[in-house]
Amino acid sequence: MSRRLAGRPTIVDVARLSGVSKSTVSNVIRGSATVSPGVRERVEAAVRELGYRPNALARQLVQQRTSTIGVVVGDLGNPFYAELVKLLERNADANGYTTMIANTDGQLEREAARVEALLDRRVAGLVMLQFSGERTILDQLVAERIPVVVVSSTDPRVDSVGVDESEGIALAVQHLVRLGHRSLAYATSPLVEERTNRVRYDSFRTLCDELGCLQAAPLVLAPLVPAAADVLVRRLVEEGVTGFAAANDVAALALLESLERVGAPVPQRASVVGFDGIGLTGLARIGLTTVAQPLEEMASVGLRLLLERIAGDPEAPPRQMLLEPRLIVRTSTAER
Amino acid sequence: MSRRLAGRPTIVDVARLSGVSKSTVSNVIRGSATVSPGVRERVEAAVRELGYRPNALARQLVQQRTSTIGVVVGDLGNPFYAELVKLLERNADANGYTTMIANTDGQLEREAARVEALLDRRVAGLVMLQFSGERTILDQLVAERIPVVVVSSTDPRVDSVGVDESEGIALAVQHLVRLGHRSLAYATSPLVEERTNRVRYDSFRTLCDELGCLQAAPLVLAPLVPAAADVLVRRLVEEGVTGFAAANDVAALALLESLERVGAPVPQRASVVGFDGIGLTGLARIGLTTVAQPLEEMASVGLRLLLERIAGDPEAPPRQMLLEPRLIVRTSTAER
DNA sequence: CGAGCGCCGTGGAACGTTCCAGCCTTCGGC
DNA sequence: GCCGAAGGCTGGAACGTTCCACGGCGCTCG
Repeated sequence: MSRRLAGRPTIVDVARLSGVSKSTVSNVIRGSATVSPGVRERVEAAVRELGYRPNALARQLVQQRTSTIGVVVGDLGNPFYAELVKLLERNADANGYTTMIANTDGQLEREAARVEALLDRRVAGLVMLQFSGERTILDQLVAERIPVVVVSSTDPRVDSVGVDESEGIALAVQHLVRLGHRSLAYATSPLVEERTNRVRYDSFRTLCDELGCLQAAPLVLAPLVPAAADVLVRRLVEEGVTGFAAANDVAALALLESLERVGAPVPQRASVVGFDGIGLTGLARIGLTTVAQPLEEMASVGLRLLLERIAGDPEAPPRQMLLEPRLIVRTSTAER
Repeated sequence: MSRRLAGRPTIVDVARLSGVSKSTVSNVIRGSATVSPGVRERVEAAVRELGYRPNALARQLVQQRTSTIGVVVGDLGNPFYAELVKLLERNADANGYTTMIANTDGQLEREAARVEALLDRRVAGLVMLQFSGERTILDQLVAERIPVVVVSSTDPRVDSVGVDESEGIALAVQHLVRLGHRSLAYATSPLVEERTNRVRYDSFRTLCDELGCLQAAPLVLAPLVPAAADVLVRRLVEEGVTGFAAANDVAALALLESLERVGAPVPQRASVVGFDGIGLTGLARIGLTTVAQPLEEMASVGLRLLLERIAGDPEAPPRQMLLEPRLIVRTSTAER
């Protein structure tokens, strides 16, 4: 009885063709157990002849585990995250895992829905790169005992690897102060993840107080609305602000543009420090001084944490890894 | 007999708790068939109580199809592709599909291995964004009847959507010629996909001949080796080349840097036109004149082609969609 | 020469769904 | 009052693997 509807060949077809049981074919394919050279050869020949390809779905179903890792990212359009995803994917691949990407555009509902889809597919674990709101989703994941690692940020509830935010902001602010800037402002954008933004802003404020700097109201740059930004930026410049610490490089770039439009060229009239260390900020024409995060290390440590969590005790206390940020001084900052 | 090893609850657990058969639970979950309101309610309550989550693996196994789309990309670090992936993911999600990303770093072996992994997982279809070598992999995919769409390039063997390359190069070259540049060079980098590069370069040559331009040897910019690039660039400048058409924006950016390092500021001494239309080339400090590809349209058309292929006749003749490129004139080009 | 042990290989249960065929009620129509 | 149909629900086969327990066979060693 041939019930095959011209679909792909299965392990049974291979078994039939090579005259062995499907168990033996399975053994050959997995390279495990003991199988005599002759049989192995016959099976492999049959595999080639039929163009057999193991069905990972069936395998994962019976094994009760998958080799898929979900990556949830807020904005793949941000080169920092794109690069991070790329590195994570490379690390995952090196460990036999495949990544599923979910881009959320920073929207809570999309995020929840995308995570659901990933969990339905029984991903072995989840990498959260940047997400929205109050992170309530993490509680749910922890409750469900899903291995999760937060990368490029930290969270006490789960394994995470990020940069020492206060230290990073300190590098930026101290650099500005040393250059003689006394009136500073913090610039961010709605695309910056909420918690990260809060931590960075808090550090900024504390530091300004400590160092006795004047501190302007925080600047929120709506992306794609340069005119609106210009109004705010102009006001700050008129108030005498000369040093800007941005929440991330993308915001810093927008700020740079705006400053020059309102007649405060960088670095002559204003200095700007970014955060993240996107590659292209190093272009001579941009020359953004920035606090760089160790991307490669973050990706490899993050994936390692996740894999260890997957293999190990789900109840083990979460680990937080703090890496050192590094200030890259370029031409967007100068003496006042 | 409770053989459950504290794993996730299954449809059987839900059935037991709500006192119906697993078939009924299945009906409730899929929202299909006729289920009385009372039973539906009971089942839904049980689902909530147990925290039941359908297993997509099992479903896909029995249904013989998945809702996963594989995306193969050469370099996620290139913002053009990152953006494209993001848009593709958004389109896929809107159609109930999840994307699996495979980044190949442009390496043939990695590409083959990653595609294998995707096929083992029985992806419903594949989006090829940028890939290496002679594309032999396409023949294999076609032979296996895997739905494939090539995006941002074209290939007669499969559905594809790209930009009219000759037209794009023509826009660039004509723009340069109109500005008075008569001695032109084509600049590329090893990261540019081979076929794309060849098509663009061929168009460039043909056009130069037609328009009677002097044409220098093609310039290949190794990334991360600025010194080596500078030598080549300096030579071209000394030969009198003033107009440069780049294979893509990333190469154009590298070229811009190099030109200024060797004392040929852009646009005073040299003009550069890019290709792709990466967002950040629009920064005032960069101001790269470039041939923009319609990203959004490419992503939506590409995904539509793929979904239609998945749903439709696998043997239907492949369709090629050619979109119109658009020249964005900025400040990297000027009269000679 | 026989017991026992590797070595190879096999059958079958299990993984968690979907979906088809069929069963029992109930109800309407004639 | 009976027949047929429709509605609501169920059992079981199937999807393509893995892996465990077991069986036969030949060899070694006492």
